[in-house]
Amino acid sequence: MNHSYIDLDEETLFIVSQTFKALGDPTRIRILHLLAEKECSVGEIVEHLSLGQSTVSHQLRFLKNLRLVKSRRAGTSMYYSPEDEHVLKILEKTIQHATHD
Amino acid sequence: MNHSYIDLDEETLFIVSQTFKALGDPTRIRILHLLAEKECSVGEIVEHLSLGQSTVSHQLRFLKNLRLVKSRRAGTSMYYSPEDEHVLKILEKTIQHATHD
DNA sequence: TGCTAATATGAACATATGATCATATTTATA
DNA sequence: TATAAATATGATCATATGTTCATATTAGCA
Repeated sequence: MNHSYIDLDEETLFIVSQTFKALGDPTRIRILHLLAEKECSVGEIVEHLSLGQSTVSHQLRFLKNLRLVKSRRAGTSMYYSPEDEHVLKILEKTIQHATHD
Repeated sequence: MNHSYIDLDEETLFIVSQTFKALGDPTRIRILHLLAEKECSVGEIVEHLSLGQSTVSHQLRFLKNLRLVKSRRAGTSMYYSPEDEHVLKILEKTIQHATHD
C-alpha cells in the first residue's frame, strides 16, 4: 500500500513548519500585523509596540531569514515591510477568524 | 493618533499564536496531514508515520485541546479526525504552496 | 575626524517544547 | 474477575526559543 500522497518529504516539512513557527509567537505576530498596515522603521516598531530595540531587531532578522519581511535603508534608519503575500494573507485571515469568532 | 486597528488584544494574540504554534511542528503537521486524508486510530497514526505511541498520544491531546481534532471511541480504539476546517485549509494550502513552489 | 542616532549582534539566562520511558487507565472478552 | 489490547498520562531530560544586557556596526553631519 502506497501512502506517498500523505507522506511529506523532509524539505516540505521543514519549510512549512518554519513558516508556521514564525507566526507562532505573539511578538512576531504583532510586528507582522503592524507592517501589514504600513512600512515601519525599527524605531517605529519599538514605539508602536512598546518592545525592546534588541528584541525587535532579533525578531526582524528571524523574519527576514524566512523572507517574510524585506528592508530598505534610509539614512541611519531601516524600514521594514512584508515580503510574503501568501503568509501575510494567512495571518490576517486567521486574526479575522479569531476576532470575529 | 489611534492605532487600535493595529493593536491586537491579548486574547486574540494568544489564540492566533497558539493556533500557528500547533502547525509549527513537523510531527503535528504530519498527523494533521494524515488525518486530512482519513480518520485514523492512534495505532494507525503510529504505524503510518513511524512514531512512538506516547508521542502520538501527547500530540493528539495538544491538538484536541486546541480543538483542531476530535475523537470518537470504537472499542478500545480512539479514532481521530480534523475538527477545524479553517486551520486545515490553511495547512493544506501552505503545503501546496511549499510543494509547488 | 569626532560625535550622535539608529540598528545589529553576541552572550547569557530563564522558560518552553518535544521525545522517551514507565506506568496508569479504559474497554473487551474469555 | 483476570487478562490482553489500545490509549492516556506523568516524570524526566535534552534542546529550542525569546528576551535582555552590553557592545559593535553603520550612516549622517558638524
